[in-house]
Amino acid sequence: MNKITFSTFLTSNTDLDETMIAELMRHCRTLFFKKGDFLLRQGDTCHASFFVEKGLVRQYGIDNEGKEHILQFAPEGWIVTDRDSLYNKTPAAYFIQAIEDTSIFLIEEELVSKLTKSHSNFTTFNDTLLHNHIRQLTKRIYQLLSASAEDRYLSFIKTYPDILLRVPQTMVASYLGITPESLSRVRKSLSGKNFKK
Amino acid sequence: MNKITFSTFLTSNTDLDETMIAELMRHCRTLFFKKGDFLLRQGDTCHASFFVEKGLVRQYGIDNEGKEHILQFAPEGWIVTDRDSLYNKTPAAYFIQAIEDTSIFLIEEELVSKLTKSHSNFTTFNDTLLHNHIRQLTKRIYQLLSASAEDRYLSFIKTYPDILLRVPQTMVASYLGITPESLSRVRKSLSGKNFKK
DNA sequence: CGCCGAGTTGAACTGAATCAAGAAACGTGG
DNA sequence: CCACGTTTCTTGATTCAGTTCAACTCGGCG
Repeated sequence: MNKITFSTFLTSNTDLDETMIAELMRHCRTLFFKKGDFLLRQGDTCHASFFVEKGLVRQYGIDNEGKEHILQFAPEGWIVTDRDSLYNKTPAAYFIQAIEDTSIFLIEEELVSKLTKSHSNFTTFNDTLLHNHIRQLTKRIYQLLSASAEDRYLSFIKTYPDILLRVPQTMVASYLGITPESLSRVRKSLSGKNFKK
Repeated sequence: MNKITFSTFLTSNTDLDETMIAELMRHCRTLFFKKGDFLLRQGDTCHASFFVEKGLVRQYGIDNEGKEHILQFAPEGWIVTDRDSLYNKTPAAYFIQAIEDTSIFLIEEELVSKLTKSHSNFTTFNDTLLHNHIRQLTKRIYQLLSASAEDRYLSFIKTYPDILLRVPQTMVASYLGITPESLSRVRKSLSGKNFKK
């Protein structure tokens, strides 16, 4: 997967002007994380948003039996952060971790709130991010309520075909809310169905 | 449950000033819905946010087997809307319905976007709403991924003790993602456990 | 080569769904 | 205020999707 710079992303996905984008660039920096490194740990307070330029990141929690549950994946061109921790300055409930070598464009929250106050364009941009996030979360809840493991897997393939190929099946299972064994069986059963056609 | 006016709500939960609040009041109106009435139907485009002054409302979808799945309840003092439909002016994917006789303070989106442009206080207020929503949705996803039906029910009781007493168990079950029969059994099993203590 | 983690497969088990029937609660009209 | 039908809740018997635990396979990598 190719690198996507934040400035390219902004140019093609928002109507922020050149000056605004240049201003942003000037105050931010790119960080590199090795596979397995943490961008944010549970308990830490989150101070920034993470734009994934290259690589792949996941947000997940660990329950009291030690099991991991993945809330979301963020590949190139996605922004990931702990909104609750960021906005309310509370300790994060979840981890954010690189699952490939990853380059992150770091957007400090302090900068965001400054720009939000002075530039209405930027406010709109931020608003859009929040709304997209809400749409995505709502859809996911609806799926968890209404669809079987197989349906959720099919929907995952369709929505994130690239991610499927880049992460171990264990993680896909964790995202879907099933065990790795179950996912393996779902896949087997589906491959059978395809042959019959 | 007592009536909560939007202006009281704003006074005690935001730092919007009197003038701002009065301005808002002047451009909005209160609507009354009978139990069973729809505030928004699937397929309609949503143009407003609904502040519940009195009564109780639910947002839900119907799957292709005709089953209902409740995304959220909104009792007095809550705001409910279809953010996706509202923001992107697309047809709503879910219904919003009164499940008690309900009085709704209607906040047109047109007004919100006007105020957002002119008053930074109001922008902040709106931003807070979005962040609260995201926090709530994220927590729900994590629970659906990690907790058993019993745990989810216990958490529901704790978080929404009032709602539990106001809606039929069928709807609680639908919110939790289980059947009414299962919920009945969970409750029975829990009452057994309490006696043993 | 040999190890090691990821994926697969099998067998037994379990939480929850389904189907069906009965009991309780509820509201509406007479 | 009672009688009725309707909805809600409970209970039982059965089925099923998904879990658990354990053993085995496979492909990559030191």
